[in-house]
Amino acid sequence: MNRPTRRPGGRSADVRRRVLDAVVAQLVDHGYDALSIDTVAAGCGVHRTTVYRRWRDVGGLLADVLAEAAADDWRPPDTGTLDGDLAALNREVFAALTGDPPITTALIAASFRSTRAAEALRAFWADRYDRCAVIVARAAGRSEIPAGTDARRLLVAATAPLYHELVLLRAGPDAGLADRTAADTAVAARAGAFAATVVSPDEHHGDDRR
Amino acid sequence: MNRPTRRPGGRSADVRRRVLDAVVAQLVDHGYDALSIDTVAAGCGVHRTTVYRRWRDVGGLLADVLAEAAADDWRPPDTGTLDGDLAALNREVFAALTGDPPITTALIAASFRSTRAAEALRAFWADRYDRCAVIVARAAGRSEIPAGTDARRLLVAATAPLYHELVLLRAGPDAGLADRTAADTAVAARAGAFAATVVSPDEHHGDDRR
DNA sequence: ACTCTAACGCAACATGTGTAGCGTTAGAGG
DNA sequence: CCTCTAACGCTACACATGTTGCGTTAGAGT
Repeated sequence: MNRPTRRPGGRSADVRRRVLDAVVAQLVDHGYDALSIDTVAAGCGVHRTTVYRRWRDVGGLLADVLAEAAADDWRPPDTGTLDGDLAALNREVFAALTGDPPITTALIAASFRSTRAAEALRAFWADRYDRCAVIVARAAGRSEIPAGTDARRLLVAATAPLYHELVLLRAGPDAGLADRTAADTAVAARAGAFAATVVSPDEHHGDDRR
Repeated sequence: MNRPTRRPGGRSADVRRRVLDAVVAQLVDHGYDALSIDTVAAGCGVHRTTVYRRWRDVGGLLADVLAEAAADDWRPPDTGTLDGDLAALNREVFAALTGDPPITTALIAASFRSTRAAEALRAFWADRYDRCAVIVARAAGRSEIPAGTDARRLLVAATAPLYHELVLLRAGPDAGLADRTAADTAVAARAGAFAATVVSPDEHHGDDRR
């Protein structure tokens, strides 16, 4: 993600730590609107030009923060039922999207200004959805849903309404939203929705970007 | 939406027309990134200061454009079946989100920079979803789906995956996406998802924010 | 036709954002 | 310990963005 540091020793690493910490601190304390290269640099004693050179813009900073956040050991919830798993997952998404300070929303906003932030966020979500595929596999293993159910399609159906309502439609946070959407999706899956169209036994996620 | 013009006559109206036309022209010709107060003003012979005073920022300009666009006579498709209506609707959404120039995406991006654009977009979508409620009503009238199906919830379920995949996840435009999502949603609705829950006013699960 | 003033045009200013040149410093490699 | 240079700090600049004060103009009201 970040430019390969040819000299990763003490100083450069220290600068990176201080800058990224300052980004999060700034985000938490003063919100996204107050986030700029200058405020971050001033907030951690690193010079403006250094930050500009290494991260280029605010999107670059958030992309780096996101790249760090993506390398965690998060695993999807395992409650024993599809309904339970989706509901628990959706509650996490809901919490992230309505949390204060709105870090997730800030990252989404940044992704519209910086292609680097956009790519980092895309990669982050791709990884998360891949990890969540086991939820669908487990449900199929328990014969809750038909075999051959398209995991990604089901997971997007379960989570997309949350993003849509909270981020794009900007509806007020409705406490039941996460659970309702999860339940609707589970009903759909049991009724045979999200059936993978037969292409070939070994599915490859061919992702052509325009 | 826009500030009430105390003097709506010839000159002010003419300025507004020229500015809004220039916004669309700029958007079509050079894309969203090239859209700024200065380029718009220069592109239509109106002075910078005038545009700044009346619209404040780019978000204000797009909000005004959007307010005009919302006052049209658009009606949701009527194909005779729920599947057909949702598929036709989703194809429209798909076309809007993948269209070039990416006007819709530009408006969404602007909504993260300007509260006025955000509010205009929210109002626009609220109106569109209201108009689409007849799709659900017709389906219920034909007994395709249970009476008491929550129209908005169904419509969001049908369209949200498109916005999620194309706008947030930035997946490549998949030709079958619109139809598949519409079909999945129709299956869900027939299976009894989106049932409006009769909820007592004081039933809220404490939303857990971390 | 006359008046009054909202809205406009203009110049000058203030600030925010990003870049370029150049000397300095610290850490990687011997 | 010594050298070499990537990365840093600093100054100065270039440009974009947004504001202020003031004179001018056109159209709404009578």
